[in-house]
Amino acid sequence: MPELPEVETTVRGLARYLDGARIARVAVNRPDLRRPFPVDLAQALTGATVTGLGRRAKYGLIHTDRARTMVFHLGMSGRWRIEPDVLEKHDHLVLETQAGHVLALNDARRFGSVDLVDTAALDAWGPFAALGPEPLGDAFTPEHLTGAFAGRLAPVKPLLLDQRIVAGLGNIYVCEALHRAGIRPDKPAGTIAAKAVARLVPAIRAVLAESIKAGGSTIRDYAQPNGELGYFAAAWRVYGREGEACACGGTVSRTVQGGRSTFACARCQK
DNA sequence: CCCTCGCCCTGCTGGC
DNA sequence: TGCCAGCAGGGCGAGG
Repeated sequence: MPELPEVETTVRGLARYLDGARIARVAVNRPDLRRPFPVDLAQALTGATVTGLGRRAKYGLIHTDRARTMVFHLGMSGRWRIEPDVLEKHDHLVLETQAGHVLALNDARRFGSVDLVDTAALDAWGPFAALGPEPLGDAFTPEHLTGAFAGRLAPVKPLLLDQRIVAGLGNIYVCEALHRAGIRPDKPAGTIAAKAVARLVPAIRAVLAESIKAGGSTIRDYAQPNGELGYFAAAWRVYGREGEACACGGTVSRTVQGGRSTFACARCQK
């Protein structure tokens, strides 16, 4: 399930094949994912030159010399397959560069999306307009989080999944960051002490940075573009470890918040 | 505005 | 071996 580190890893992998490349051929193998593909997707990309790649929250950005950016979201099962030997089921969009590299966007569960957005107006694009700060950027500070939490009675964990508060966190890294910061996931956000919020910000940054360095996490159907598996999953301290021992001597528990699994240790998260 | 809940979709896993 | 329930979960809309 691609969260920020997996998207970052994907974008970096794609850049090796796409940055500066001319897109020679485009195959659109179905009309939609979560929402319809742009009707002119193939036409807009064919013959275009990629001027750069980037990421915003969990979205990947492929900028072109036609003042438009292809914005993709990997949803839960999306991945780019690089130089596939054969095309597979769910290779919904296939790009071929003039140099002959083939890149296929594969998404079995189809929770992902592909859009074309005017590059100059990216920040105002609907899904981007209300996004909170990048967790690895300068605007993500304890003061920002304290302001976002003020007066909120909702548990902190679902608030950290709210992309308007901070953009790019998903279930895995929220669980891991709260554990590192020693904060229980069901703590009402507005009641968290300033000192704990001050621990949470660097905890979020650290867990993301470490995962990016490791090439992302891997669960089931996620793989890096080059086909290798990210190995950050081995570094999870609570996620997916229900019943296992926490480093503090406690036991990792699994609960459900907002319909999603939460992993935590009641002994060291207060 | 705040908060919770359910839906979208497919494939894998575990229980019987 | 087959069948089926449960689970994974980001984003978004509905409803209280």
